[in-house]
Amino acid sequence: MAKMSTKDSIIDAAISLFNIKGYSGTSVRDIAKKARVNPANISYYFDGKQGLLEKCFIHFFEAYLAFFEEEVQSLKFDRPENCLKRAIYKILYFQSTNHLLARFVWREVSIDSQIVREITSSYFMKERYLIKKLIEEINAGKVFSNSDIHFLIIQLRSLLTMPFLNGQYLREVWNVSPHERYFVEKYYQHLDRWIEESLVSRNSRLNIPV
Amino acid sequence: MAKMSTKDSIIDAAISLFNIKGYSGTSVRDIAKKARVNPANISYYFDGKQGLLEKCFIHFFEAYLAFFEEEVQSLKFDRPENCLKRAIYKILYFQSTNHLLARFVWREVSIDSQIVREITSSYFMKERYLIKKLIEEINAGKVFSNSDIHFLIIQLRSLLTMPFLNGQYLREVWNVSPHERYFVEKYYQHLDRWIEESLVSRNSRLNIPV
Amino acid sequence: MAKMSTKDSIIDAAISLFNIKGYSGTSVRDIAKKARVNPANISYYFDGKQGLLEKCFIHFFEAYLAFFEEEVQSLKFDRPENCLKRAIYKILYFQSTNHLLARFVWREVSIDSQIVREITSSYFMKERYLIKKLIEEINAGKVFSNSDIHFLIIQLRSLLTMPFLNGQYLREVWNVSPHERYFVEKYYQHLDRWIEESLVSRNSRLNIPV
Amino acid sequence: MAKMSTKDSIIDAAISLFNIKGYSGTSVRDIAKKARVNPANISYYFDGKQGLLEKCFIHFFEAYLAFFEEEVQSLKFDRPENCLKRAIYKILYFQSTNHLLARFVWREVSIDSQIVREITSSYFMKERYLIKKLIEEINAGKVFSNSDIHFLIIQLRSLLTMPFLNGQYLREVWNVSPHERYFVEKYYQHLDRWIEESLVSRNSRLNIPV
DNA sequence: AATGAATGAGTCTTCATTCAT
DNA sequence: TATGAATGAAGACTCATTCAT
Repeated sequence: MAKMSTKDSIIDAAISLFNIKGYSGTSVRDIAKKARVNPANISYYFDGKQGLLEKCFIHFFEAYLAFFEEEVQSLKFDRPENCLKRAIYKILYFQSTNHLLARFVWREVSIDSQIVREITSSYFMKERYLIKKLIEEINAGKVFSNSDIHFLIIQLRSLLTMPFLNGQYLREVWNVSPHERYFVEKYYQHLDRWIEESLVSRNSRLNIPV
Repeated sequence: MAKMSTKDSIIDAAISLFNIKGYSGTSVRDIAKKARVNPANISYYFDGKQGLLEKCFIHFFEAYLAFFEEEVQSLKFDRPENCLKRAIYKILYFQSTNHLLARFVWREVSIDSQIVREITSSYFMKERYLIKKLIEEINAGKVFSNSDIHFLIIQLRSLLTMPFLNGQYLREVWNVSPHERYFVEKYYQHLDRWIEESLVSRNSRLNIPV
Repeated sequence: MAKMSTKDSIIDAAISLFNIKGYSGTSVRDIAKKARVNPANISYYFDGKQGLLEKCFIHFFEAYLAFFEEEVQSLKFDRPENCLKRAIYKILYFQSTNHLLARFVWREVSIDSQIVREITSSYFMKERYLIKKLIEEINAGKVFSNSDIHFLIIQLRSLLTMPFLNGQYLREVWNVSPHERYFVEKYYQHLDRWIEESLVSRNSRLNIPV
Repeated sequence: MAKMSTKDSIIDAAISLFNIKGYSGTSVRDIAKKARVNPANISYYFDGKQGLLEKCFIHFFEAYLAFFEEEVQSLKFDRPENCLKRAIYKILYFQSTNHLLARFVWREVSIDSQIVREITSSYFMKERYLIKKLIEEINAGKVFSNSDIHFLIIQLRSLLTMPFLNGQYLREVWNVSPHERYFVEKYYQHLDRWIEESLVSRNSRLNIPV
């Protein structure tokens, strides 16, 4: 097995530990020990513990938003519900393969600290814009009020993040852990149906009467 | 204004700070300073920082589960969908008036530390049991598969907690903060409709053909 | 069983704990808990932790020196070697029945702190004077040089204290603990012989040739 | 004067302070201040205050037992009483040059704490074995009973440690402090004689009647 | 006589980081 | 690129004691 670079092994160890003990609860010494490197390297490569946090956040959100963006681009070529579904599937899959990072990020994001807000605010703005775009495209017939759409955004978002935040709970209810391959398939089926029933069919039912 | 007892002012300060900076990120000195008491009192009254955490958790979950329990009792006297709706309304209201505590608890719960698991495991078991009871009662006609029910549980739970975890996001999408009185009313309306559409009507539509 | 007075139960608990954990290693809270009284009582009755220490020291040394003093008085009526032997026996017995206190005092005395020195210096002066008196009386014939006498004093003293200081060691070598009744008898026999051989017989052998 | 290493200056300061104020009575801050180093170094180098204690104990007992061991080896080449005498002389000398350490160790050893017992138990077992070996070799003629030998062991041990435990007392009786060069010579003479009279001559007197 | 609340100073340890190498 | 030594600040907690009751 190829030896990981110092930098990468630090990131790996950090994600794992941030997850288990939270950001503040993790010390650079812990990270360094787990990564089998000298603690000084963390300051050296990431300009301190906070730099490491930012690296993780940026890595996660760049990928996360890219999936939405791709599918907003696809709106030109495909039906909007398909685009939304593909985005959802990709994001579930991405989070499943990076479930430690996902959980850590979604949790830490709920802290109202200034650092976090500085990093995330622009990502969130973009996220809202993209989700709205996708949903509104489906809702071209104007069935939904603005308030409805906002509720749908919130609902969609909570469905996308919740399994990763409360992995343990999910496992106990469903006997599937969010990092298992099978989880994505199973969970996606429900989301697919949810989109059909909450967005598409309701639209078509009411909108295209003849 | 009546001076709060030392004990209460510590709890208040703790909830507020745990919220802003997370449990690990908050120091007992911070708490003591905000509560304007001597740091030693925290060990004196709560047997250390961790004891304070447990106090918060227990207080929250006891109340949270009481609402579900009440309405499971009410199943004898009222239609199940009404019971579920009342439970949801009460819980939203409780969380709204204790939004700092709610956010902090739901976040910290996502950390897989042993302490947290020890405190929460029995609560979560009870929670699952109660929610399932309520949903299954509505689903007496057996329209839903087990997998469906489990998905509904997850969905319901995420809808109940999400606004408090991501208050900032919510505010930006909806212009309402989860601690405002108005939020509960507005958000509840959507949940009410969600129950009707996802649980009740689907049931009745298919179940009572005439 | 009669309930002990608050004061006495504090002293009892203190001796026991000072013994196990040393004076500095014992907290007033520990003492209070063991004595089942309120910590404030220790300041109330003994004027603080140090007062408790002094009480213990004084109690021990007053008794300890009384035995020597008695037998120095007896020199008028009995042969000096008998007086010394009786003193030794009484002191062994006293220490055996108060072995916790004895051990604690002899240990703490070896700390060069000012407090200890203030309390003990006058006692030690008196002790030296009394032991010397007893030995010199036996040595009336001037067999021993001054240096010899001083060595004998040191030797005697170490024989008197050592079993209580190193109780554990003694138990392992001899299978007797210093607080057992049997120990006093056994150990005294050796000391008796030691006096005979080191002091008395040597004296008589050389001194009374005719 | 060459600057001592951080590690060594910590040990030096620790021995000195443990001596004056006892182990529990000494704070790491005191040690650090006296050693003119940062308090954190104590945890860094010795894994905490207790680690420092263990270091001191181990250092002392390893040396202490080495002297006995050497002379048990010498039994093959020299008369046993000479071996015992050399061991005693070396140990006196070692303790005299490390009188602070010696006093501290012998005192702290009398505390029945678990830590102390864990460290010392194996040393004490070895010590007993070696002393017994030396004395029994002298007593080849079987003059002494087992009980006698055990008493001699206790007596010898108390003679070896007592001057260092009660240095102040010694000084007042003898006008010599245990760390002065002269003390070793003077005290050794008495011990030499004690061996002759208590072990050797008694043996020969009774044993080789003609 | 006895106590529970409260305190400020002090406990040991760990923190993230720096710096010479 | 990588490290071991070293540090000042901060961590949670315990201390002996006081005081109103």
